[in-house]
Amino acid sequence: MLPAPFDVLPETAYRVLNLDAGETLFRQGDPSRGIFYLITGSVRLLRFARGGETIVVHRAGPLETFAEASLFVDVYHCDAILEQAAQLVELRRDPVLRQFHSDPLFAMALTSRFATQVQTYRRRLELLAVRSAQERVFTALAEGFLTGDIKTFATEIGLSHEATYRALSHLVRRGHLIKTGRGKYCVKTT
Amino acid sequence: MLPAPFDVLPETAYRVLNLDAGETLFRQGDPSRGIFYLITGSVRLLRFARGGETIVVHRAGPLETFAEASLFVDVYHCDAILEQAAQLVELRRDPVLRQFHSDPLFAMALTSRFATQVQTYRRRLELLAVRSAQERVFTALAEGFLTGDIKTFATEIGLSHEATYRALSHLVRRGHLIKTGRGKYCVKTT
DNA sequence: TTCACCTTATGATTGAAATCATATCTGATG
DNA sequence: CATCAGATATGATTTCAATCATAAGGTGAA
Repeated sequence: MLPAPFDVLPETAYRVLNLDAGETLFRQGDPSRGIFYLITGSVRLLRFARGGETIVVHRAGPLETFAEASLFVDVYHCDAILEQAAQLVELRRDPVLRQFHSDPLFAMALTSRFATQVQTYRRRLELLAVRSAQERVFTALAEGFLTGDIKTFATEIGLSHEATYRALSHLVRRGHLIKTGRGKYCVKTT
Repeated sequence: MLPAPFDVLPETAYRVLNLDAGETLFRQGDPSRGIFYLITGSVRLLRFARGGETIVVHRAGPLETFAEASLFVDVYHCDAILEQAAQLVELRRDPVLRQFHSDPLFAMALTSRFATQVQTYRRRLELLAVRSAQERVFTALAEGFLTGDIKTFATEIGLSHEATYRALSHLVRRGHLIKTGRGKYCVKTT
């Protein structure tokens, strides 16, 4: 049920929660209980500007973890509000830290997970820095971002789906991409 | 000289390198030697699309680390080319891993560093999803992204510096921000 | 089969940010 | 002090992606 490396944790280290849309998982300043893993649904992490405006710090979706840093700090630094009803796993802080200290493989795997995420996010940031839609779509494709459907792909790379379709057409017409099927494209091999 | 948590590493764990612009630090497929920390200068991490096009996976600047994931994988997955001449520290893989296993505090600190980075990158990605320049600038300010000068700030939040200056002016005129000095702004308290 | 719905796809219009241009202010340096 | 480089700042123009509109192709359910 849990993704690696959390699958080695004993049953006492986590519990499954079912929450409705709009419910609060934790609030800024609450003592940190642990990391969370979303099975289904979505959660918004919110902070509040001094003027009172709400700032969405992050939006977590299915199969994602969030609040990882809470392992190493004492309190949550933002609010977590359920966007959609969700089933999620609370990975309790103390048992996870205990595992971290007693099990070097777990420690390594956890660190490796974070390091890989850092890498992935950097790639996405670099991608979003590309101004031209065509170049961005091409790069994203070459980097393997197109896994599901085009609309999801478009959202991930920060373009409207129309702009994405257009860029794809242009790239095919200009010979940089090959269309291998409905909604399927691949980078042309030299 | 080294930032936490690497400052606890023994001298044998690292060495300082001086490289010129254009030099290659490592190539895709090279056995991974370790993490790098840039003192000055900049490095581009590049991958190559099948069509032969160069893709910038990441650009690292002064005081940044890169190739963190190399600790946990055997080979580099991209090229590292010096953009500007740089002084950098090579944190050798084996000694770092040894420290990781023998020193739980180091392990924790390293993991915490990565977790915090993940958090920061997620915030930046969320920020880049904000379409309006004014809203983006406001959010970025409220989130504390303005640390150095405005041009750096502008780059970080994916706007031209002109658009950023304009957005700042508008926000001040509309009463959302207070200008506290040349290039200094703060969010208005309710 | 028919209907509804979603994805894919493309055309037309618009708006907002990039770009180009210019000027002032500040700090560093000789 | 004079000069120069860079940051700050704003105006004018252009560009390009968002948006709005529309339609064909596919899929699943009644």
